[in-house]
Amino acid sequence: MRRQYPFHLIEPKWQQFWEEQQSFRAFNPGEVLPAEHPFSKRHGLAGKKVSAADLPPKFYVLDMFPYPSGAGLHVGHPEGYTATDILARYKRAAGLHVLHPMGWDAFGLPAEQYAIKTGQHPRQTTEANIANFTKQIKSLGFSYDWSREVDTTDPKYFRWTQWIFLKLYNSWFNPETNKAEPIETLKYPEDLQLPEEKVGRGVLTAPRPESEEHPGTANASPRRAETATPYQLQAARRAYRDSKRLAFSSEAPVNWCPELGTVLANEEVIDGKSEVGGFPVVRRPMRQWMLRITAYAEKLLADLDTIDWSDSLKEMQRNWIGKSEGAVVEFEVEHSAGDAIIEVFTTRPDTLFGATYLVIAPEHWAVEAVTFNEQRPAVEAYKKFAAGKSDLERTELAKEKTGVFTGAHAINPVNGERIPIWIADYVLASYGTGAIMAVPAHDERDFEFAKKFGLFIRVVVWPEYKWIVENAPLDLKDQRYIEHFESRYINHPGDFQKSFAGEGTAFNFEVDGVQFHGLPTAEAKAKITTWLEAKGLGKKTINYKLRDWLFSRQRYWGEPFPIVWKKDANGDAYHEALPESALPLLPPALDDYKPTPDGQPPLARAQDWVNLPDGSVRETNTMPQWAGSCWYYLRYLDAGNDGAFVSSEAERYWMGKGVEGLKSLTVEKSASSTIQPFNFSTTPGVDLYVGGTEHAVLHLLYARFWHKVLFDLGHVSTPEPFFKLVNQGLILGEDGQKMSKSRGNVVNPDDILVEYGADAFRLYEMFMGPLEMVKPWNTKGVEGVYRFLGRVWRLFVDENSETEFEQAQTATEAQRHRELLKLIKLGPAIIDASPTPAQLKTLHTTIKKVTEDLDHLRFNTAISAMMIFVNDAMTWETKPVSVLREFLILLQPFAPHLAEELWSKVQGLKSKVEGTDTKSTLDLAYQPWPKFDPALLVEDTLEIPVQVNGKLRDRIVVAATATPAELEAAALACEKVQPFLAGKTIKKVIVVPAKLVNIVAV
RNA sequence: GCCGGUGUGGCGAAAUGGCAGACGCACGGGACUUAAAAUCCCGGGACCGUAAAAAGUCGUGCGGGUUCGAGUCCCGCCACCGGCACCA
Repeated sequence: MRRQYPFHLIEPKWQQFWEEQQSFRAFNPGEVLPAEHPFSKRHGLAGKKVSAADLPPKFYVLDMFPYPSGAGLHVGHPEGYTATDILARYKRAAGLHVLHPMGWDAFGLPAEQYAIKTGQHPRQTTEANIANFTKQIKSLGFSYDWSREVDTTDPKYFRWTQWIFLKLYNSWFNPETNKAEPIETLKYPEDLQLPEEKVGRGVLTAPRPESEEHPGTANASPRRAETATPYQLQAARRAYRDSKRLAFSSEAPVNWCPELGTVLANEEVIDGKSEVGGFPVVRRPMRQWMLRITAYAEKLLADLDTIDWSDSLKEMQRNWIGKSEGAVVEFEVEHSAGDAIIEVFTTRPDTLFGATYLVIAPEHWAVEAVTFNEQRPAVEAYKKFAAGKSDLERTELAKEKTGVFTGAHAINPVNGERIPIWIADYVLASYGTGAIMAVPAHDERDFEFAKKFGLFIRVVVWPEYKWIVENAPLDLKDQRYIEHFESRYINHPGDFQKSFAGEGTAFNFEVDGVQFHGLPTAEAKAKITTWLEAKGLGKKTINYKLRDWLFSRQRYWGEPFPIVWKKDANGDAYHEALPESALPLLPPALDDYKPTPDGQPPLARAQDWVNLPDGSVRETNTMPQWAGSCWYYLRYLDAGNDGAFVSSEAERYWMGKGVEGLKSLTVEKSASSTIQPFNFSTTPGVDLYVGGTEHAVLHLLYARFWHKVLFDLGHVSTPEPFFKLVNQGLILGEDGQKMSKSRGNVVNPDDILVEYGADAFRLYEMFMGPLEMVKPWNTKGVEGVYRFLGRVWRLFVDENSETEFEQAQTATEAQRHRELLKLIKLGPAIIDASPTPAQLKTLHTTIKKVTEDLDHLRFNTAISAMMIFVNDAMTWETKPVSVLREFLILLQPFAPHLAEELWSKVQGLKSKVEGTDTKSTLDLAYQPWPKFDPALLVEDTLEIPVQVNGKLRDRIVVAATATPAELEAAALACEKVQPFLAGKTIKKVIVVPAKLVNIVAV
């Protein structure tokens, strides 16, 4: 396609200008504002040392920073970046103080794998990739404040990542205050107290042992120390503390991916395979660092209600956290004389009467104890069978239930019934108590299992008749009497097609003489729970699916843990944190980045580094990639600070008003899924965060968790990091398929830039459709917006001068072409004249539409509004410069280079109409956003549709001031309407003023 | 299976319960040109009509409903996309 306008000269010119002027620098409280900076001029702060109160309201608009891969930028990246940039430029023009930063999430696997292959240090690869990404991103003209650039692999950055880890390590979650506190505030249980601690204290509420609080994840239950020597007491005290830290070491089974040579977090395992690469993952016990995110499960869940994220995203987080309310119930093992109690978790305590067997996970602690000798071989074999299954086999492939009887029985506490105890791998050791009461009549899994193994099924919840009839066995289908269905259901529920797992009414049971029959499920639940609690047989309990976060990786290219291991006098290993003064802890130089032959992490190769003079050894695991991205948005606020991860002054200014501000906000709810407008001046935290859905439960959950810990410890002032979050939709290839190298449908932004320029690229990315929708790429569509930009160009420039410019280029060497842009003159129709009412109407319609659309992130319709403006303005015989100037301000966020170039041309034509104002000397980026005048939009006459019985029959042209009566009269007088009224009586006439008339005739 | 989202021309899409298809792409016709490209102008949901029009009928995944009026609200389905999934 022929070049529409010299974007190849214009775009580098203005990118250079912005960089040299530092046009998009944001300023922190305490800074002296440069006198010449357009921000200072716009807000009258030139040369002033500003406090937070002097500065205009902030607007923090954030992109999810990229991993700088070797493949370079993808068309998906700039979609979100363009949206945020348009917002940033719009809000800047609107007078806000915009923070719009960019950085690099640069630790990661590809650079490490390249290092393993070639021996090249990952830093080198990373730096080269960052350089490439920087160049690509800068070529798109985004208004980032590059002075705040962060790189997670920079020691100046990861020093603070390690620092935050130390905060986690040195804190515990106090259930009484419901927040994280320094570990020093943790009180020891009485039997671990030193004599001086006991003095003058009443009874302490000892925190519950780990195994109850976080079943399945804990391993370090403190030892009792009744007979402890001082030395043993000290060790026990240390173990107790360590078991409470937010960062703790654990020996639990983890997701080991042999192919990647590392462990993975639960969130990184999809269908039993690694999220990266799709390699098999197996469960394997290993010592690992964990972060106690489970302590924050309730806060992470509850605070979702205070932030403005899409419903689907919130739902994903809710599902991941997986709260369920129910009860823990104790079942005594028969003949154990109360010594062996198996606790089960159930969300349906009302079905306790229907519990006809117990199932415990193969890994459950009680398996050993309860198994009868004659069953032992079978049980051992089954345990082996279950342990040998990979996660994939245990979930996807396991359609058939499997399990083995232990030989033991338990006593159902509500009715004293003897019920068999089975082990089966459909019960997960890691959830609840690792054991369930099976209620086959009212749980689909238990139903399948009971049918397979011939276990008893008893109905205790009565469904609606409809359910009974629909799910009845086929041999009943010709029965006419409901009694047949009922009696069959009562006597042989196993014949039915499935179990009834819904809510109904309690059926045919009583407990301790208390009748339950007929109670709705909710009431039955509450009543039985109260009874259990009174009897000491169980209690109300809340469970979460969320597991603690496995935080270590066996990698080189990650943050080393600031941890050393020591041995006590007994030879037992324990860990200690390095002091803050030891940070940053740099990884050692290696010449081989592979794990050691005996399977230790790569860092173990650097024995000089690992072994310290005092005999202690360094931790050789490193942190996962998520660590750096958990807090980067905070580092941007004060990126150069060497004394703190962020100064509290900068944090308070940029992150907003804190808890009070948050409480006073009501998140707008609406029936539709469209993005809501937001109140930008008071939102706490990041005002707008845009990124892909792939981070819905990983990055976004982890970052919220860290932020809440930092909040509890007083390091940040808001409980949530990201107030408003929008997911941009995926961009598909031209074939409507996901872009991938193997499909060969990947679009490279660089190619588009060469052909059409950055402005067209930006515009097309936004014109494709709503930001959050999935949409296919279409290069032809780029041509459409490119033509639009060409029309904007021709709206302004003089044709003859352009010809002169083009001829001059052929006679000049390429490097000097940019200078020739000055040959381009404004068209003769552009004059300093008063606009006509029609012109003003066109302009103000556009201002209104663009402004409102930007407030709702509707970029596509804003662009179409500007297209309509240009299509109209092209027909004007005279083009008042005041109108065109305002249009350029509207265009600037979308196509900043072209707008700047044309702005520089219209500057030569000072507008008398506007008067000589200082504003016109400001850079385009800081020109005040135009306001529309509703008075200019008023129409004199309106064309009103006339309907008969809801069908359009004619249109009438009436004065805008026409009264309803006049409208009705005019409508009834329509000729075209008459045939449809013939032979009918007019029942009524609906008149919607200025909208339509509908004649109802029968 | 559960949760969330989306279904509108040949395509991307637009429409506070009030004229369905704005804007753009592709396409067709015309102007300019020696010609092509670019540009400018015009056309366009389907059907039925007609020399061409006009008029008319149908039309927003499917089936119902509410309403003077439904792409939009309610009920019941279907399809596709995304997430979760032996979580008791």
